[in-house]
Formats: sequence, structure tokens, C-alpha cells
Amino acid sequence: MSNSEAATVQSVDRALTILEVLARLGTAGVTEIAAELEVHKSTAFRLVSTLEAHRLVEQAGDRGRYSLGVGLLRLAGATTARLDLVQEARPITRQLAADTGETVNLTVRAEHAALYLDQVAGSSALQSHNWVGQHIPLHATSNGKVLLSELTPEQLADALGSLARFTPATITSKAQLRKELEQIREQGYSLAIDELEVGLTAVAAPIRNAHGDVIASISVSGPTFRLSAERLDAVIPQCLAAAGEISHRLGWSWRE
Amino acid sequence: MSNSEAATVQSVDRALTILEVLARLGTAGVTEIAAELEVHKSTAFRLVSTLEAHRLVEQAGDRGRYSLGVGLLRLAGATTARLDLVQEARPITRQLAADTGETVNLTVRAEHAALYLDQVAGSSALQSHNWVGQHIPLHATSNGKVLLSELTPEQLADALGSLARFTPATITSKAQLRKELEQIREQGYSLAIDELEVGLTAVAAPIRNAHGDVIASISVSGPTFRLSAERLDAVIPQCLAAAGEISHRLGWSWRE
DNA sequence: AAACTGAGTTCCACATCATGGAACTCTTCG
DNA sequence: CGAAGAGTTCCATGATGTGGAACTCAGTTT
Repeated sequence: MSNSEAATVQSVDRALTILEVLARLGTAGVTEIAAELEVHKSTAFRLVSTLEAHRLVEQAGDRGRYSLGVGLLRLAGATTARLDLVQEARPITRQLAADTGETVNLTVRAEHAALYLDQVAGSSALQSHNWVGQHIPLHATSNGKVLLSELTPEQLADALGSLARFTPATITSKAQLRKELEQIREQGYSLAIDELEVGLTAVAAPIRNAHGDVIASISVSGPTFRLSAERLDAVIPQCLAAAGEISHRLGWSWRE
Repeated sequence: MSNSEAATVQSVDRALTILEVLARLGTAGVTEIAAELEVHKSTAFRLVSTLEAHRLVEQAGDRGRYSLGVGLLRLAGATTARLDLVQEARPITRQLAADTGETVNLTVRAEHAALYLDQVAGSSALQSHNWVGQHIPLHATSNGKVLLSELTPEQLADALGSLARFTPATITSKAQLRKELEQIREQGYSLAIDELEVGLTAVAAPIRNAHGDVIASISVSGPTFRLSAERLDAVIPQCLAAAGEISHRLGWSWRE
């Protein structure tokens, strides 16, 4: 563990140890927790109160014992949902990268950006940029535009700040963006040609959950010189099929 | 929230806010986190390092961005597993309480004690003690003895400290306890008559997972004067059936 | 290829906050 | 009814957490 030698914050360390104690014991009282941590019970009480304020710990009644709280499930849920999606989709993202030879990405919306969760490089992609973990502007990417396309007008207003220009081809007009999102809804996929970077083309399709809601998107991207109009004609159906297959695995039915 | 007015620990509060930020954004850098918390980036770095030491946060590479870590899943897992079990079993514990009229409990082993997860009182049980959340000695309860009965000799040695006497009927000899655990394995259930408290009788049966491992137990308990030998003859099969049904729901096959 | 920029990381003097101790409240038990 | 023990509150003190300066490193620009 590379950073275990870095200085830690003692009170944070103690609070997290309380969580570990409660995971192990199920429930514990303040005095018991104080004994486990070898601190005074007023110290233990304050640490537990802080955890309780964040819902990571709950108390049975007003003066009872403590146990782990639902706030932990909420935090863990954010992680599990993303990990599950990545794992569930992996065979398909791999196959799509193999079939197209290009870079395949999986993204979700995180507030005002597209969050890249996974990336598989195809055989033609040599030194491709690693997008995983990065927040990329929604309006300038095929993934982002797919994710935006299913938002209500209110949600769309929230999700968009000012539309920054990255290339001459970047959409910076909200009216123009709305029009394009409508087109994406109709055709079922989105394109971004030289919009984030000159020379970069991507196609993305929506991934749906059991209810039909768009929860993620999958894209195929590569240099514009390679992803010509003819080449896109072949890649677009492959991307749509991959997105459909992932959606199917998540419980979505083909016909709505 | 009853204790939100209690003093909290600022640095713990900040660390937990980092977890919430990462749940929301997916990933974030130190400088970004510092901006969100309105602290210096060296402060943010130290807080993140502490979270990382406990595996609640992970870093992409040596100098990359941070995201929530698997340590969170481990903590949440302890909570979810217990909640899932309680919810899955609830219709059956309710039915058993209704059928027998007595108090029904669900327990798991937490280190050296039986941790009571759920309790449903029957019609005959008026002012019964609420066991939920409590750690009760394993050797002196029917639930505890069931949980002990499936341990290996090494695990048994670890799980037992000294066997405290609570009543004249409490088993305090390890040799005698081992003998009784063998009998429990044979007959498939355990009895505790006046062992924890004079006048308290309980029968417990094992709950198994898909692999057949004992992961919990269910008990019927009531006053000794009501749970006579004749009455137990009726209650024991009901308790066994309930345990079997819960096990079945968890994926266990009747015939191994 | 070199310089610049910005993010992550380390170290340290100082001030703020976390601590333990005393005391209080409340529940359970004898 | 009193004792015991757990949870909770308040406060003076000092230990720890902080911000600032400086460093390292990777990516970008010239």
C-alpha cells in the first residue's frame, strides 16, 4: 500500500475504526467502543455522534447501543452500482473492441459531466488516451449527448452550465444542442465528430435498466481519418447491438 | 435526528464529507476535494490518506484521482447481510410466533456472543424482554448452542472464553458443552431450560445458506411453566420447519 | 527539447480543535 | 430506595490538525 506511510489524521482513524468494530460486533455501546479504541468514553461519544450525523451509525432508542447505519449502504451503493455495471458489461465491451478494432468506453452521468467507468482498446488503437475515472463535458461527447438525450427539460437545465468550445465543431448553442438531442432520441444513437478534439470521432448508444431508463452509455471512438462515413455505417449497428445486449442483461426488454 | 445537536468532530466530519463527494462525483482529485470542503489541499490530502489507509478510498495510480474503495463494500456488507436475512425471514418468524404464541428470535454469531437481530412476540408473550441488538452468551442459550454446534474444534476454542454460570442449570464445563453440541448436531435442534435465566425455556434450530453452512439460528422461547415437555413436543417441529423454510429461501436444498 | 503549469505530496511552526476529567442524567438491579 | 453503570454534557488544557511554503512529477505548450 503505497500511501500507508503518509501521515494520517488520528481522530479520523479512530472514527473509521469504530465502523470496523461495529461491522465485527453488530452492535456496541459507547463504553465498549471506548474500551476497544483505548480512549475516554466522552471521546468515543463525540466520534460516534459525528458518524451518526452522517448516518453511518444508528442508535437503538435514545440511550441505546449503536450499529452501522443506512448511510453506509447509500455510499456503498454508488460504488456497487458502478462496479456491477462494469463487470456485467465487460464481455460485451471487450467483444465490441475486438469487432471494431477501436476504443470502447462505458460512461455514466455524474452531475455535470460524463464519468468514464471503463475502457477497452481495440487492435487499431495504439497509444489511446485513458479516459477512465475522468469527468468529460457532456455536450462535447457522443456519450454525454446520449446521457443528456433522456433528461427532462428541467434536468437538462440543471445538467448544463455554459457550453464551452473545444474545437470549431463543438456545439455551444443550447438551442442547437436541444435539436440534436431530439435527433438522437429518434435515431437511437449519437455522433461526435471533431467536437471534443479535432480528429476524434465517436458514436455512442444508450444502456437502459429494467425500467427502460438510460443509466449509462457505450461508445466506439477513434481517429476521424479512420472512422469515415462508410466505416461508421458498419460501426453504428455494432454499437447499438452492444448497448442493447447490455441493457438486456440488466433486465430491459427489446420491445417497449 | 435526536443527536444532531451534539458536538461533532470537525476533521471526522470533513473526512465523511469526502466520502459523500466521491459517491456523488465518482472520482475527484485532491485539489477538487479541497475546493469542495473549503480547506487547504494539504488538509484534504491528509484526510484522503486516512480514508485510503482504511480502504474506504482508492487512488488510480500513484498520483491519480480518488474514488470510493472496497472497504466501504466490506463495511456495508456486514449491514446488508444482516438486514437481508431479517427481511427474508420476517414472514416466517411472524408466522412461527403466531402459530406458537411465544417469542421468536433470529440470531447470528458475533465473535463470542449471540447477536439478536430480530424478535417477534407471540400472543401469549406480554411483557417480554427485547433482545434485539444484544450480545448474549453463546453457551447459555439455545440459539448460541446451535451456532456453536457447527464450529470446528479450533473455531470453538476461539469462540469460547470461560463459561459463566447464570443459573444452577448453566453449562460451565467445556467437556459437557462439547457433548451437548454433539447431541445437537444429531437431533438438529437445541434446548435451553433455565440455563440463562431460571424460568426461561427456548428451542432453537439452525438456518443454513446455499452451501449448507449454519449462518444464523431461529428460536422459540417462553416461560418454563408454559413450555412444558408436552408443549415442546409440538413446538420443536414447528421451529425446525421454520428454520428449514428460511434456509430453503436462502438456497439450501433439503437433501444434502 | 526546454520551459511552463498545475496537481499531488511533504515538512514544519503555530493555533485551533480534540481530548480527558468531572459531573450530570437516566435506567436497571439488588 | 440506594447503588452501579452506561450514556451524555461541559470546559480547561495541550496534543494534534492546520495552512503555508516548497518540493516532485506529469502533461502541455512553445
